[in-house]
Order: sequence, then C-alpha cells, then structure tokens
Amino acid sequence: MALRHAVLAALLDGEYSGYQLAKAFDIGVANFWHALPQQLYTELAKLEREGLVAGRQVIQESRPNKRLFRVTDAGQAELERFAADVSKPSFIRDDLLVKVQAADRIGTASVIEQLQERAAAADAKIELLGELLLRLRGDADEEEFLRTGERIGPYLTCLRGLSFEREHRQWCRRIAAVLGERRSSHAER
Amino acid sequence: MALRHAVLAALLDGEYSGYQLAKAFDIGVANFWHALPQQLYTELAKLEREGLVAGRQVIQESRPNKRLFRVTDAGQAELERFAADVSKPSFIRDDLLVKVQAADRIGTASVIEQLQERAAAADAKIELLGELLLRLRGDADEEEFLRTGERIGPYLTCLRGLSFEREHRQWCRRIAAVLGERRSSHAER
DNA sequence: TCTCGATACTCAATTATATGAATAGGCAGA
DNA sequence: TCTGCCTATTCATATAATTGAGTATCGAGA
Repeated sequence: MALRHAVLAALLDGEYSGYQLAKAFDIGVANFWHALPQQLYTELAKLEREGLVAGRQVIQESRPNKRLFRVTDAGQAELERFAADVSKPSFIRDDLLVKVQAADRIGTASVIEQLQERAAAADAKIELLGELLLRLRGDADEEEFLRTGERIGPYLTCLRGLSFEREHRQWCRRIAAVLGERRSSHAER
Repeated sequence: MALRHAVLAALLDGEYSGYQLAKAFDIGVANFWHALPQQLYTELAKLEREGLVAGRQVIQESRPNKRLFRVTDAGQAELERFAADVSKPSFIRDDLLVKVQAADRIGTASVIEQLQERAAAADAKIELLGELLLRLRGDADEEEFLRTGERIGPYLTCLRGLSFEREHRQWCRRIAAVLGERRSSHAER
C-alpha cells in the first residue's frame, strides 16, 4: 500500500515516464523504496485511474513514444494525508543475514565470498550516491544547502542511503574477516 | 521464498514453538527477517510437511498445549544449499523515508514528530540489543568471543541490527533538526 | 549484415505478505 | 467479580511483489 506513495514522492521532482521511474527506482529512489518496472507501470496506471497522477503522451521519432506523468493536486493531497498517518516500522530483510545467522552451523566459504561481493557492491553504490549528493547540492556546502536549498527531500533520503551502505559495507568486511579467521585457525570444515 | 530459511536459521538454536518464534521474530531475529505470527505458523506447517523440521507436542497444564519444532538433517542440508546460492541485494523499504522524500512539498510538522518517535523507538531497540549481545557473549569480551565462541551467528546478526538502529537513530535526529530549523527560520506553512 | 543493448511498455501467473477475525483457558490487578 | 493481557494457535481473505515471457524500433559496433 506504500508503493503508490513512493511513486508520488518520486514524481514530485518533475515528469517521468514509467521507464525513467524504473531507472530511478534502481538508484536514487531505491534509498527509500524498491520496485521492479512492471510494478511501476501497474501502479502508474492505477494512480492515473484514480486521478492522483496525470499522464501525457510524448511522440518520439527515433525511439518508442512514451507517457510522462506528473502529480495532480489530488495526488499532492493524498501524499499530505499519507504523511500524517503513522508509519510502520522499518525492517531489515536480507538473505545474506539469514546465512550469517546460520554461519557456524553450515559451510562458511560461500558466505564469506558473498559478504565480500556485497561489500564491493556497497563500494559502487557509495560512490554513486556521493556523486548524486554533489549534483543535488550544487556548489553549496551541505550545511548551507540543507538550511536554504529549496528541494532537500531527495538529498535527505540519499543521506540515509549513504549511511546505510557505509554501515553495511563495514559490517560485511568485518564479518568476512571474523569468519575467515575462524576457518583458518580451527580448521573446521 | 526466504522466510523458510529464516525460520530454519532461527531454529538452529534449539526447539521453539510457533509462538516463541513469533516473539523472537519481534526482537532478536528481526535483525535479519521480519514476519507476523500467522506467517510463521503457516511456514512451520509447510516445513514439517516437507520434512525440514520436526515437531513434537508438549502437553501443558496451566496453559494451552504447544508444539516444539527442531531442524531435521534434511532441513540442515536445505540451509546448506541455500547458503550457497546467490543472495538478492538488500533494500530499504520505509514509509517514513517516503515521507521525508516529499518533506519540502508537504507539511513537515507530522513528519518531524514521526522522526522523533522513530529515534526514541531506536533508543529502546539499541538498549535491548545491547543486553542481548551481552547475554550471548557471556563473560568474554567481543574480540575473544568472536574468535572462540562456538555459536556466533546470532551475535553477528545482532551486531548488524545494532549498527542499523544506531545509524537510523542518528539520521532521524539530524533530519528532524534540519526540518525543524527550516520551519522556524523561514516560517513556511 | 547481424547481433546486441537501450528505450518503452504490457500481460499473465505465481508467490509472499499483511489484515482481520476467532477460539479458549489461566492469571493478575482494579 | 469483571476486565484485560498472556499463552497458543487456526482460518480466510486481501494486497503486494516477484517471475517470466513477449512486442517493437533504433543505433552502435563486430
């Protein structure tokens, strides 16, 4: 029930097509919600039926036509309403954590490998987010931008994403090291 | 498809009833997965049908009877198999982040309030996890426990939970401050 | 020229999660 | 004694998310 609001929030920054939204939901926007393209198209169609977003066709020559969407006044009001009611707590849900939970009862080689891959993926994401933050705040420094910038929402969620990725990376590296040392020291499995 | 593995991993530490598991999934275990009681009962029934866990009835006098479950050899093997295949990336999905993304286009009063509630909830969770970690490692210090402890999986996932909650708390407080200052300074809305 | 990736979207089917309501006895506090 | 919470579980329904397949055109590079 919250994807609709994530889409509305993402559309606040301008007009996007389903395809562009899908891209955004794979990088920046993924800091607060994640969704596959199919879901987004479905959700946009629903939102349009309900009058919360409005779409317009854009005819293109050298590539398929597309439909750009923007938030309507009703959509804005819906977001406003949504912001007022209680949020459900946020949970971690992660396959890799499940594997670590079981770590000393199963073979750890593959888990260690996956921890390292995750750390590397986090590296890439951290760099990406760093660039995104820079682009969002322009010349201003962070402090000043947050005080006076006119659109700080996306910046704030990126900050969360960045801190999440940093912590995740650090944890992955540490756990990989811990499990690795245990493997080599008491030569189990 | 991963709840089953989360349940198996949680059951590695002994026998639990559905009810006890549900409790665990509300605190410690929630560091790697979250689920409602109904889901757990359903999952346990499925796992039992497939022979991955075994249940036994325990008759009680002063309260309802219960069924305790343990992981079978087949269950262990299934976990082993699961640990080997690729994990899907972990995503944040959080109502409150959606609200922050929209923050400067909607009224912020309620969002600020929710950020503060979240921070307070994180405080409580942090304390809880701190105690849990202490209980898990006993007298040893962390370094030593991680080197020589015989069951470190749950400890490692708790560490992740702790770091997640700490970062979350810090972010909530900072964002609440930023939004609060903007409200008071340019008296918008 | 042929393949491959990017743009742009749709449809169907399945699986996973969440919501809501019920049952039922014991025990603690007002 | 009445109220409500804790233990312990089940059933049904609804919503959300994932998986898989498919369509069609353009432009770049082998």
